[in-house]
Amino acid sequence: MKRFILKKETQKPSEYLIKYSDLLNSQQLKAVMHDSGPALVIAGAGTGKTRTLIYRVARLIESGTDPSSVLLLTFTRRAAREMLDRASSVLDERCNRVKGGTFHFYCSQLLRRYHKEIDFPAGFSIIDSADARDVIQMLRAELKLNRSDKRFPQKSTLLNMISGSVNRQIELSDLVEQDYNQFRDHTEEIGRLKKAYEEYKRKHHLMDFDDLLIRTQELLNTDERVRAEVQLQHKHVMVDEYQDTNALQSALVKLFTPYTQNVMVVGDDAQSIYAFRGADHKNIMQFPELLTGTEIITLEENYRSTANILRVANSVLDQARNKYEKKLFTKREDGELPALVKTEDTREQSRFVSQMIMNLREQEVPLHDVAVLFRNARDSFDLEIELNKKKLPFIKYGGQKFADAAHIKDVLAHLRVIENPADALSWTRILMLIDGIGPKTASDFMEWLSGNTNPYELASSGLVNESYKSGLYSLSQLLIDLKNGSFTPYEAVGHIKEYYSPICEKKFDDYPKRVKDLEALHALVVDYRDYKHLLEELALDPIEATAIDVEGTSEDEKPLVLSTIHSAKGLEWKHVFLIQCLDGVIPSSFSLNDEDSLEEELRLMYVAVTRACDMLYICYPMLQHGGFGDVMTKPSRFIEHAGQDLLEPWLLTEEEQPINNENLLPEAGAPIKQLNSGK
DNA sequence: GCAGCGAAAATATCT
DNA sequence: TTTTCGCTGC
Repeated sequence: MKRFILKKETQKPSEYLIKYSDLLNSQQLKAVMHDSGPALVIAGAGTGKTRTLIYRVARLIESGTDPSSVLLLTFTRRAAREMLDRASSVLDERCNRVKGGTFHFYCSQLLRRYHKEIDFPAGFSIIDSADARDVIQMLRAELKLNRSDKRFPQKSTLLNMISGSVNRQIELSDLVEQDYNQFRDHTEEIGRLKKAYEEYKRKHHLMDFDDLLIRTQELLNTDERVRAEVQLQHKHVMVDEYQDTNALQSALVKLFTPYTQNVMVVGDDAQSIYAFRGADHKNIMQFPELLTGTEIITLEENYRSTANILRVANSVLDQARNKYEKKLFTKREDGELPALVKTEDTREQSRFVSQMIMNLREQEVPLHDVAVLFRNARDSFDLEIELNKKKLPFIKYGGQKFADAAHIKDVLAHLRVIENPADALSWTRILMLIDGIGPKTASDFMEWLSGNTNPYELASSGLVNESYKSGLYSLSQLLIDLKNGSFTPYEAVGHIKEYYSPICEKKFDDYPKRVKDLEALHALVVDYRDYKHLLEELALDPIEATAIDVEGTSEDEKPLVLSTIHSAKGLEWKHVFLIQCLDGVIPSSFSLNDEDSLEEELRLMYVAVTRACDMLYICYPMLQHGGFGDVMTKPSRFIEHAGQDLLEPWLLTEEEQPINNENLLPEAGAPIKQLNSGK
C-alpha cells in the first residue's frame, strides 16, 4: 500500500525570520516548535524557561497565528507584560496583542463580559484579602460566634479555611478536620459563617480573589454557549509557573482548552512554593492525566549559575524526601565558592552586606545586579536602616503591599462607593472615619442606604446626630462632588486627600510618613483614565514595591533589590545575598512539625540559591537580640551539614577605626575574608 | 454607643 | 514586636 503524507500547513523552519535553531538548544527548540496537542515543559531553574516561552509566542505568531487567539497565563501581571515586551522585541509589535495576565485577571475580564449570565452587575468590586477579613470579622460579631466559651478562630484563620476549601476543591468540614483539628468543635459554626460570607458578597456585589476563579469555573461548567464561545477564542493556551497552580486553576485550564488541545504548561516541580495558597506541586506531574496525549519536554541545561552555585543547589535538593527527577548541569566554570558568612548579630550582618555591596559597586558591579533575599519581609528591616545610612538606593519587593496600608485603603474606599454604591464594606470604612460614628451608627446608615436611590445625600437620611453632623456633611459634599464632577482619578484623589489629611493626622501617630504615602498615591494615579480601571488594577496588580527610595539618590542609578524569596521567583542576579538563614526562619518555625511544610521550605531554599548567577553569600547571625535578652541561634538545617567543599566559611575581622566607629568593617577594597580553616 | 487604654495573643510567604 | 480583645469611663 502506498502512503501519502499530507503536509501540515505550517511554515517550514527555513522560512522563519528568527533563526530559532541558532538561538536555542535542542530541547528548547522542541518546545518552541511544538505545534498542536498538549505539552508539558519541565524546566529546571535557570534553564531558559522564560526564553523558551517568549520564542514560542514569537514562533506561533510568525507562523500566522492570530495574536489575540493566544492566551498566556502567568503568575503576576508584571511577568506577562515583560514576556510580551520581550517577544515583541525579538519579533514585532504583534506580540503585544497576545492575551496575557494572571488567572485572576483573565477571569475577572470574562466575568465582567458575562456578568448577566452570573447575575452580577458589571460594576462589581474586587476585594483583597484584607477587605475579606474585615467582612468576616463583621459577620463573626453579627452571628455572635465570638461569644462562645471555647476559642473561636480569628478572622485570618477563618479566611484561610474558607479560601483553602475553595482552592483545593474540598469540603470545608473535611478541611477543618484535617488541618485545623483544634477547631473541630466549631465546624458547624464555621460552615454557617462561610455561608453568611457568601451571601454578603453577593448582596453587596463583591468578589474576593477566590470568587473570580470559582465563578468562572461555575460559568463555564454550566453555560455551554459561553464555554464554547470562550474556547473558540483560544487557539493556543500557555501557562507559566504551572507548579504553583492549585486544583481549581488546573480545572480552569481544562475548561479553557480549545478543541485543538493546544495547551502548553511550563514549570518546575522543585520550585513549588505556594502550597499555603492551595497549590500542589504534584499538580504539574499529573498534567498528562488532565489532557491525554501530552508530550513531555525537559530542559536541564542551566545557563544561569556557576557550577559551584549549582552544587549547593543540588545539595539542597538532595535533602528532599520527595525525589525530584532533576539533574541540572551547566557548562559554566566553577566560579568562586559560595560564601557562608557567620556574623555576631543582625547588626553586623547588615554592616557586612552593605559593606560588601559597596565594594562590589566599586568593582563596577551595578547595584541592580545585586539582590538581598530573605524569608520574611521583616527580615530586612535592620538592613534597610543600614542602607539608608550608607545612602545606598534600594527597592524592596514583597511584604505588605502599598495598597494594604490602612490610610491608602481609606482614601480608595471613597472612590469605591462611587463605583459600587452597594459596597457596604467601603461605606462602613469611610463612615467610621468620622468622629462620633462607630459600628452601630454605621450599620444604621447601611440600613438606610440599601434601596436608596441617592445614597450620597447622607444628610437626608434622618439619622443625623449633633455629635457627627458636621463631619457627615463634609463627607456627603465630597461624595456628591466626586459623583457629579466627572473628575479624572488624579483630580478625585486630590480632593479626597484634602478631605482626608486632617483625619489621617488625628488617627495616626506616624502621620508624616502616611501623608507622604498619600502624596505617592496621588502621583501614581495620574496614569489612569477612570475610577474603574484604577480600582481594578490596584486590586489585581498591587504596587509591588513596598519601599521606596533613599534620600540622596541623585543619579539615575538603578537601585539594589531587596526581596522576599517568594517575590524573587523567576528572577536572577549576578550576586545574591541570602540573609537570616536560620533555623526557625528558613525553615520557618511554623513548618517544623509538618513534613510537607518542611519540604516546601526546602524548595524555597532551593529557589533562593538558584537565583544567583556568579556569586552567592549565605549569611546568618549567631545572636538574636530579643525582648528578654539575647538568644543563641542555629543556622538553617538546610546548610548546617554543608561541607567546606560546598560553602566557604568567611571570617569577618573588625578593623579599628577610632574616628568613626560606625564603620567597623575594612574599607572598600581591602580584603574582607580569611579562610576559617582551623575552625 | 463611642473612644481610649492596658492586657493578651498571635506572628509569613501572595493573587 | 504588632495586632486584637475586653473593659471602663464619658
